[in-house]
Amino acid sequence: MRAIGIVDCNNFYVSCLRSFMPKLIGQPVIALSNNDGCVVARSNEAKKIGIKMGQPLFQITKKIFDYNVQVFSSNYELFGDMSRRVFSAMQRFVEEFHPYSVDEAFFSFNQVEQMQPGLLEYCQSIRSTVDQWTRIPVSIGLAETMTLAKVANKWAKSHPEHQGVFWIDTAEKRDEILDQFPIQDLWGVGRQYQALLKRHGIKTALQFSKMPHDWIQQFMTVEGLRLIYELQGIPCRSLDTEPLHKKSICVAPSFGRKVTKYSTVYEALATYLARAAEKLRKHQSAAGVVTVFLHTNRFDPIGPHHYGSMSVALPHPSSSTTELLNYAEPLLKAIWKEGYDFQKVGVILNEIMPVEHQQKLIFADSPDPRHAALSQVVDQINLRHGRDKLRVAAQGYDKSWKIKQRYKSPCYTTKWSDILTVK
DNA sequence: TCTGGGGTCCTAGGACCC
DNA sequence: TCTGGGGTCCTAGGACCC
Repeated sequence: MRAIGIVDCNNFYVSCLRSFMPKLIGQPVIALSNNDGCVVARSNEAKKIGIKMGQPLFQITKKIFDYNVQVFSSNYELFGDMSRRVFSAMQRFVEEFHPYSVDEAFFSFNQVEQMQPGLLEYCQSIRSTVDQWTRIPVSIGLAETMTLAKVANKWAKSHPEHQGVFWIDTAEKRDEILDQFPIQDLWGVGRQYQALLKRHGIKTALQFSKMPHDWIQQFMTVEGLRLIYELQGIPCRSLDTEPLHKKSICVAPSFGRKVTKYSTVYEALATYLARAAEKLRKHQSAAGVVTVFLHTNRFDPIGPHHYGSMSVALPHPSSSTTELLNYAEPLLKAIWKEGYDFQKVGVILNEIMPVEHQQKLIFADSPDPRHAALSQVVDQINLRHGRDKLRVAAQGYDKSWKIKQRYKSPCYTTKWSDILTVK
C-alpha cells in the first residue's frame, strides 16, 4: 500500500523566530507582511486572543498593547533559510520529496506494510528529529491522495492527542473525519465556493464528496470534480507532475511611502527587474515577454487613482538585467502619468523557457552572448559580496521608497554580523 | 471585505482561419 | 426571414493556493 504524506511547519514564521529567541515561547507572537502591513503568521497564543490571519496591523494596536504581543517584520532571508534546513532534514527519511510552499512539502511511502516499526511511529521519529535539528515543530498528514493528506494534516494540528501525526488509513476513518470536516477548510474551497456550497446546504466535506458530478463540474470546473475524486480516495493529483520551470515571475513590493516622481519609480522598477532577472538566471531560464504595471493605493478613498499596465514581446528570450531593462523602460514611460501618488510599480516576466531550448531556436535578432556573460559575472560577485553590490546604475542610491520593516529580526543563519552569540 | 506578495489553473468569448 | 461548420489562438477575468 502507498501513503502520500504532507509535512507542514506549525506557525512557520513564528517558529523560525522562536528557534533563535526561545524567550518568545509561550508568548503571543505575530509576523507581518511586507511594509508591516498585515499579519501573516501567529503563534497559538496570538490566535487565542483573536488576531486573525491577514488582519491589518493598524486594526490590532490595542490588542498588541493589552496582551504585550511580540511583533516582527517579515524576514524572508531567515525564513527561506530555515525552510531549506527543515526540508533537507525531512528529505533523508522519505521517498519522493516535493516542496510545495515555503513551509509545506509532499512525500510518499510506497511499501507501508513493510515499514518497521510502523508508519505512525516512523513519522513520529521524523518529527522529533526535525525538531531537534531545527527547533521547528511540524505536523504530518498521511492518506491515499494529496487532498486527503491535507485533511489528515489539519486533523493532526487540531487534535493534539495525535501528537502531530495523523493517518487516514481506512475508508471508515475517512468518512468519519470528512463528516466532521468543515467545507471551507478543504484544499481548493475558498470564499466564493464556500458561499456557493453553503447556499446549497453543503457544510461538511462528506456532504460535498457526494454531490452530483455534473453540478460540480458546471459550477466549480474540473478542479471541483478532481477534489471530489480525491476525497473518495481516487488520486487526481500526483506528486511528480510539478512544472519543470516557472511560467511567470513577478516582483512587485509596495513602496514604503507614496511616490510621485518618475525618477524614483524608475529606480524601483530597475531594482525589481534586477531581482526578477536574478530569479530567471537561477532557474537557467529566459523570458520572452515583459510586463510593467503601476498603480496608486486602491484603498485610498480620496484618490485620484491611476492604474497602468503594458507588455512587450522581446525579439528573443533574455535573462539579462540590462537587456530586459531596455524593454521595460519604454513601457513605464508609456503608462506613466504625472501628478499621482503611486503605491506600487511591478514587473512580470512571462513566456519563460529553459536556456537550452532557447539556443535551439532561430531568431531574427539573435541574443548577444556578451549579455549572458556579463550577467553571470554579476551574479557571482553578488553571491559572494551581497545582493546589489554590483548593479545597474539605474537602480540608484536613494532607497527612501523601500519597504518599511520596523520590527525586523536578525538574519541569524545567513549574515555573519547577525549570528547568535552566547554569553 | 481586507491596507501582502507571488504563484497556479480554468473558462468564456472574440478574432480569425479555411 | 433566415442564416455553416469546425478549428485555433489569445486575452481577460475568476477562482484558488500559501
